Amino acid sequence: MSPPRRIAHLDMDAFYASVELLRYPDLRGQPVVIGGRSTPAPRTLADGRREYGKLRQYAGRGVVTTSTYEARALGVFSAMGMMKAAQLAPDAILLPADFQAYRHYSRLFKQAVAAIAPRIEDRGIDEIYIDLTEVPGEAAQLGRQLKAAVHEATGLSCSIAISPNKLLSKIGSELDKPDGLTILTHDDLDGRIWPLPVSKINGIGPKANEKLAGLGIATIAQLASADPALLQAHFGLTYARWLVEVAHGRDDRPVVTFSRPKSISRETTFDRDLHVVRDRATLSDVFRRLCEQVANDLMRKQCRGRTVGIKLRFDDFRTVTRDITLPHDTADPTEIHAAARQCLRRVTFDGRLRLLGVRISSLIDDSPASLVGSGPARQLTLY
DNA sequence: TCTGGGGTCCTAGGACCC
DNA sequence: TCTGGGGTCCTAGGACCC
Repeated sequence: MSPPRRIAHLDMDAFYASVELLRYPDLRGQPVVIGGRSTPAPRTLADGRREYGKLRQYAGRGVVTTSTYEARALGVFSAMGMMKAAQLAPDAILLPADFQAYRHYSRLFKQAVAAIAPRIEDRGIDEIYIDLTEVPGEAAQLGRQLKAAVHEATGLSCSIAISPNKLLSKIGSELDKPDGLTILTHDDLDGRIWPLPVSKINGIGPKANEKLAGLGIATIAQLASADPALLQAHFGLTYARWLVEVAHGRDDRPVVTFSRPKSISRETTFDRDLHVVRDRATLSDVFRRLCEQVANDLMRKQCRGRTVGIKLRFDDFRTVTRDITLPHDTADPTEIHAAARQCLRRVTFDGRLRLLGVRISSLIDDSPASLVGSGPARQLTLY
């Protein structure tokens, strides 16, 4: 009989914004928004002081990438349109995103955690699951140790929850943010989990949330006591069963410490919607560049792919995809470009183009290590 | 003035094969 | 002639997540 699992979820607090505050400590305590498509970096004046852009100066497309807690208090959140954000918080400081810096700090915090607990599942640039089952020590003590190590390595705070599974830990890490440490057991289910809205469950998004609301199900407690037959009638057997399981805090998914990429893509939204005929030259250039970028990414990741696809978004936000599977795998930009062009021919163009993207999937590992069968190339995707 | 860019997973129909 | 059943691959779209 294996010991009960002990799974942590670690989430960096307002990660990108906090990295920016390390660089610009004078902005601490102010509403700061990161994002925009062509946001200029702050200027350093002759006397050494810095001049920051304001959100009200922004014009055009783009969304908020993230914001500080002070900006969130004004109603500005990730994925919000920039112009709407500017209405809500015109005087907030605006900074451009610097993903190189964020990847650097991502590596630092993940390495710090790995030195304590090596079984880590990457969930993106700013969060991870950690399997602590085999790590000696009491849960709260381990949590404090992990937080201290992350702070030592990065100067940043994070929030951690430790529970018997990924589902509960993911919910729990938000309960005491920022700089939180939450320990949950199954006994906390009705006290701490059931009162929460169903949307706090990872996997219940806007659509499912709306549908549940229509059935009078708003909280996880209501979901737990819902009639399974009713759920099945509205969501299908598989999803209904999953809903019942998660409402009762049950989740036996393992912490996955290694995975191979399944697809690689590049896409771009234009500053203005482009006309297929009038802007043909621009579109061709962008299209070719996207193919080259995908080929480059394949080379860097030492992969080849067999299914090449395109993605188009029209001015009315309709999204269309086409793909084609080649007889052999490739990483060659010319070949990818030719395949992507074949896909383009199958699209009916009605309306201007807002977005263009190129994707490759059915990936195979092309690294030298894969040929000699020397096992996984790496344990952690270091962003 | 709406709505980024990078992903994963699921569904569903049709082709095709045995 | 009135017509199977299963498996896998391919393609398109959509929900969801960070």
